[in-house]
Amino acid sequence: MPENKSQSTTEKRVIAVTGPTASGKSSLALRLAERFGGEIISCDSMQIYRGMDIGTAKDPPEERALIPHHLIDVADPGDSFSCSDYAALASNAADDIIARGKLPVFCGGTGLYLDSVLASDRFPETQTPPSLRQALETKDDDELRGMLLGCDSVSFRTSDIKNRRRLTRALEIFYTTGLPKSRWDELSRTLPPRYKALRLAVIWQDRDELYKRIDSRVDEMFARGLAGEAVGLYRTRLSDTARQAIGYKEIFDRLDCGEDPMSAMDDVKRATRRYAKRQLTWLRRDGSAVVLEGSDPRIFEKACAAVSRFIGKEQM
RNA sequence: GCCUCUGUAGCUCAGUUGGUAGAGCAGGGGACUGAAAAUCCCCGUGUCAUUGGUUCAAUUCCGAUCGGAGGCA
Repeated sequence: MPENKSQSTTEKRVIAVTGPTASGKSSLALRLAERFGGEIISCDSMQIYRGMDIGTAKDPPEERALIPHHLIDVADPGDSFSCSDYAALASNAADDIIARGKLPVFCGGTGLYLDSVLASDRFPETQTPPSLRQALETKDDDELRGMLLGCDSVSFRTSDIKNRRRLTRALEIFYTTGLPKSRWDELSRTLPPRYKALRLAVIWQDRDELYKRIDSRVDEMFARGLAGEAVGLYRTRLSDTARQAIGYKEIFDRLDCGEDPMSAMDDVKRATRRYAKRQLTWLRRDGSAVVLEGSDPRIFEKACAAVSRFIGKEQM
């Protein structure tokens, strides 16, 4: 068990438990961490926010007290927070855990966040100046497309030109770094990943069953006071990132119309189901994950077997 | 019991002056390299309630039957 930080990148091993919302990944990750001397690193774009507890389905504090949890409650809802912030904080946390001789167990459903910690760390360092983004926001799609064609014809051809977010991002990268996004992408693909990861994907073959779990979890959230929590946040200044959180934004919409926050319940359920569907699409693309069936009563044993095999190799 | 309206996609309903149908919502599939719980793209076959009749042809017209809604007794 080498505790020095000089071990090469590819030797740093981590576990990553992923899956759609309400799949049961949190409890699986917790049990694995207990069994293998691990610590949890949350991989969730909304659980980073303090004060957004019910709607983001944070594990109760009692459970989090058993095993150290990282990357939860690290920002205020007024702070904007991005994937790059996450990758920086999470890789620090993982390195620290490894240095202490423990096993990092990533757990969460934000696919992009996970990929960005596990992948190489060679990304554009620059922050997009707010003025640049604001300037781009005033342009219409055709103008943005024209600009991209002028500075990064590769991205213009290969990326989703109808998607304003992507269009804007590609331009931001070019204007802040001087290099086209297509170059950055190319570069990052050639670099080795930060960690060697075992990905465990908890999925549910029976989609209806997962949707039932989602529905009843949303019912619980409202019963536990989600509406009140959201009303409190509604009165504060929220970052663009935080205000996108499912469970909160649907309530904000109701409050905007002067309606009862409770009436947002069905909207929240629907939005959560759609989110789960998108997560499943993301997971399906990554064929490297060990797929575990969420309804399998022996899921923990199977996960343990996979983890043992994975870390066993390291010790040889 | 009688009269009227109604029965088309999972739901709410269009429509076909007779040539086997289409919207919205729901749902499904896909993409994704620092805003990602975001953002974007694609996808509509269903005994047109059942059963007889008219017709070259019925989901469409007529009759009966069975659901549903309303009205009168």
